[in-house]
Amino acid sequence: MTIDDIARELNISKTTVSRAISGKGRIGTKTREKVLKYINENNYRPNALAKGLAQSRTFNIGFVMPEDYNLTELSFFQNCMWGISSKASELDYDVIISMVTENNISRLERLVDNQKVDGIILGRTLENDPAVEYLKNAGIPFVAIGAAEDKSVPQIDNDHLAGSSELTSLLLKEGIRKLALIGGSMRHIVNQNRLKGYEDAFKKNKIAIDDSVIYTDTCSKIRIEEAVRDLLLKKAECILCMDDAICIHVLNTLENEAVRVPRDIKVASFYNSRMLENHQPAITSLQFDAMELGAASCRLLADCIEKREAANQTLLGYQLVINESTKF
Amino acid sequence: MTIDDIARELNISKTTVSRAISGKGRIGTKTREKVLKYINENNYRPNALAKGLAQSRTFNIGFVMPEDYNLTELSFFQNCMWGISSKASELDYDVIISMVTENNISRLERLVDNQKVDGIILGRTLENDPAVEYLKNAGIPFVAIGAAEDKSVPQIDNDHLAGSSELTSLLLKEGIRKLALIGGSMRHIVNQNRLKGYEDAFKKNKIAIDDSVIYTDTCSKIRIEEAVRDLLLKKAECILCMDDAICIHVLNTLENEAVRVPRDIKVASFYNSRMLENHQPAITSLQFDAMELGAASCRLLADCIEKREAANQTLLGYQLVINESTKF
DNA sequence: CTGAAAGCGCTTACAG
DNA sequence: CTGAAAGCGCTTACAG
Repeated sequence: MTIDDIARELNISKTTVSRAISGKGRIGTKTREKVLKYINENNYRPNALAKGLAQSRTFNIGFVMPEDYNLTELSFFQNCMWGISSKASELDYDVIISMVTENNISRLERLVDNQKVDGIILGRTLENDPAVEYLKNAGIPFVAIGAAEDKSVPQIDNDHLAGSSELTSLLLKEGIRKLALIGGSMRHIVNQNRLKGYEDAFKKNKIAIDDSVIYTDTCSKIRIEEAVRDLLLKKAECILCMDDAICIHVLNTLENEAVRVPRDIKVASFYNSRMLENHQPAITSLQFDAMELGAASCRLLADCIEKREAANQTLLGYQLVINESTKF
Repeated sequence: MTIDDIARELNISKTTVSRAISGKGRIGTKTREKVLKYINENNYRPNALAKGLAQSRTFNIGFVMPEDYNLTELSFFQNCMWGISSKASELDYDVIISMVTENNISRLERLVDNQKVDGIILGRTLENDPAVEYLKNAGIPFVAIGAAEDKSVPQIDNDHLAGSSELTSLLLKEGIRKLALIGGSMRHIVNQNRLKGYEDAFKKNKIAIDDSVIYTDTCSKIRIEEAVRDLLLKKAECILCMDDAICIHVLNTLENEAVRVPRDIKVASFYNSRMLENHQPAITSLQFDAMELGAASCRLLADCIEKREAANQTLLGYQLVINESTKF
């Protein structure tokens, strides 16, 4: 059934039917109701393609997620996607997923070039992000989850900097001095912010940073194990893990070395996924609502697409969850 | 730039341009090459919407995933999605995600009713699945990952039945008799198959099943803990977990009760996600390639959409991975 | 308040 | 081998 069939059946023009459906343009109340009633009874659904072609819109948004995630990021992206998906259907969009790697954004390019989406949500941002570069040139509305270097890019994120700083501060105030940090790839802007938060806390508390207990770009399991053994020799009092993937390897290494948490060494994480939910002892960590973040990013993108005013930069909150793993 | 611009620029008709691009219909080699060259140089990309409208196709497929997954299923669905996404872009489709719950498939209905997809991949199947019911009525091509009751539905799955049976048999042959099973929701057909595989193994080995050590529909953490304590009293020799979410709770409970694996009791899982990768001791389990499964389901759906012959029922393999947790 | 007509950017029978 | 024209199912200035 098309708009044409309805028009014929109701003896009116398709213009009128279209107006009744869209609510745009003047139309008599009775006429509108007649159309709406007919549509309802006959279960008519407009063809999204035709509507899109006429309006130069697809009612799709693209969600770009990395293919090379690790397991903890996974639950982050999944929750994000969930939030995006809910908000999108509320706003009458659908979500097309596009998986990219750090060095290959051809899937994203194809999606945009083929004009299959009205806008893009970038699930993560990198330093010199090729996706950001590409999207700016393509001139398609997009928003970034996570901080983008380019401040003209509409972006939204949890306040990782403040969170990391607060958690670090807390531990410093407990009197911990050999407070080690093991971190992932510095190409990820979020990790840069976490490092910055850590450094800020030392400055704020006027305590000198000991660079020898900071390990960045420690991405592989082996490098993490090495770092942990190093830190044990250096008699670190606490290990801060930049994310949960790192935290899990740290915990496993400590267990293998028969070092007890929190008795022998304390451990905390700058990110808490559901992965550590069941760990014993429970791990002190920051906590973020990825669903909320996803939903907010979707709302922001819709604002961009539909040319409404919107804050260019939004920081969402976090929660500091103190657990067994940092108890004295 | 549209097909019209190209036609004008090259002094040919848009029919010809269209033919050069699609490769359909007779066209002179020189003309085709001229068009292709122009397109390449000017970076023309056809408008997917217009193409779709003309052909009554969207070049989108929908991937339906449950919103109420648990963490281990998560990595399954994610890998599936990855496989689907790769294969889809190879076949020139894009993937729209649609999240549903067991009782609410409105998102899926909206997607289909709005005609935004050419076909659907169901990420999981249930008993009396409302999604299957709906899709059959809607008359849209779809395939199910996992076994559907209705054998007319094109479906594809790993051979969970054979896998569970083989793993169970192996343990029986080791001489284990009090071989307990803790399982999730029996509304999930995959769990029915796992149970069946377990039972088959007993029959094949002519050993009587002890129903008192079989716990099905044990979904909550609390119920799992109860089951484990029960089983310890009953002096079970080994606990088979239907999936990894269960396995993790079983392992945690055992640890709390200071029961050692595999010394005091053995543990194995019918599904291995990346979650247990780092567990010590390593857990004996079946292993499936979810990416491969996703890719295969996508290929199958494309066959259905494009009306090619295709096997209605495909079973993919599995791997039995023997680990520390079942050692004597 | 309502409608005829052009347009969105493609495809495809039909004719030549 | 190539093209004019109709069509896919909507929207939207324009006219009345």
